[in-house]
Amino acid sequence: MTTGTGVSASPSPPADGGETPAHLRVSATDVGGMAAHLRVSVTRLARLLRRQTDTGLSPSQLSALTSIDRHGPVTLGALAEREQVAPPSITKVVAKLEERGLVTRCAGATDRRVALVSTTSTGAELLAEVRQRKDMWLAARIAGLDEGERRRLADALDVLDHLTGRDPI
Amino acid sequence: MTTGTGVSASPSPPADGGETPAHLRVSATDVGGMAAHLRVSVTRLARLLRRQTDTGLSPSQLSALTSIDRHGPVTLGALAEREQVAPPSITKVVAKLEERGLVTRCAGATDRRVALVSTTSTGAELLAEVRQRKDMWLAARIAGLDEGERRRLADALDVLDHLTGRDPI
DNA sequence: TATTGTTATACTCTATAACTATA
DNA sequence: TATAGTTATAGAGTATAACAATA
Repeated sequence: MTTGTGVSASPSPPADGGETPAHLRVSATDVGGMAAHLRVSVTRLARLLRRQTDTGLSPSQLSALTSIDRHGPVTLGALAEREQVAPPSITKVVAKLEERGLVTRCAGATDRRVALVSTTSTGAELLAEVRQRKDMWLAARIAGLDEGERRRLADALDVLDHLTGRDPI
Repeated sequence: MTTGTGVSASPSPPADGGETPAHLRVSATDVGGMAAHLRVSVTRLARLLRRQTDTGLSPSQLSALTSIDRHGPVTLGALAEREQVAPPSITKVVAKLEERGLVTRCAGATDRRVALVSTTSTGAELLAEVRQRKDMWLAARIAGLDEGERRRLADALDVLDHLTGRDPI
């Protein structure tokens, strides 16, 4: 399943706008090499980003809070499934978040067995602050790039989206 | 190493090799926007990469094993510091790794208080397999990109390195 | 006496199993 | 009877404090 792109992309360098220093120009046909390179860079960058914030929440709690914020009022069962965690675990996680005033619960209107969870404004603000802190850290580093590098990064952002969104298999 | 281009690149789109579709060309001067975009992409990609492997090791164990493999024979104290973990924790983590035959310990030659830990060939092979599995997953996705996208990704790889290695502050 | 690592103990997180309440 | 969630209990993982061995 590795294979082949099938593309025998012409390795000859296309005339570009002079943006990419020739000595840094890596082959775009060496898919394996690109994968290894990208893996290292992405893993390191993600780890550095995680270290920029200390919310006082456990990873599970932060992940659940993010999920609750993104997917609106959600039942505990749906949340457990989305977070890939057992029902009793999600009960405790939500209880912790509720204690800290980050989420609220209310009984379902039609089915009173279910509990619907939503973020409070406090919870949403906490998430916004976490994102902002990471963005500021990242922005400072992007600002430290030279213009050519920044241009190349900007041109690759949508590619990273395709990489995660598309399923080529 | 930075080579500053010094180019006060006009924000007007330079004539490129036709690589970047104009409608996707984001401004390279919107550093904040780029930061937010990159944060989301990198976080998602790192999570997907993590999911490609199930080693049977806890995150701490896998991290310690990687560290031991990379930094050669290392003392428990140095390892604890590098992993940002308390001494008793590293004792247990290493004990687990040793049980599974992934690392070995030997007393220090000159100072017999210290315990030097190294990976076994089994441990090194496990790490290689983990990396390979991630690389194959990633390579399949890169192969699914079109040529322009792959070119832009290749041109951005060294930029990601600069982003993590350089400290602009 | 100082340092390296281990053992004793406690707390958090998460899982499975048994239970309660609603449908 | 079936479903949504909770409580009971157990097993990792990691921390601080007290200890053993070596320098």
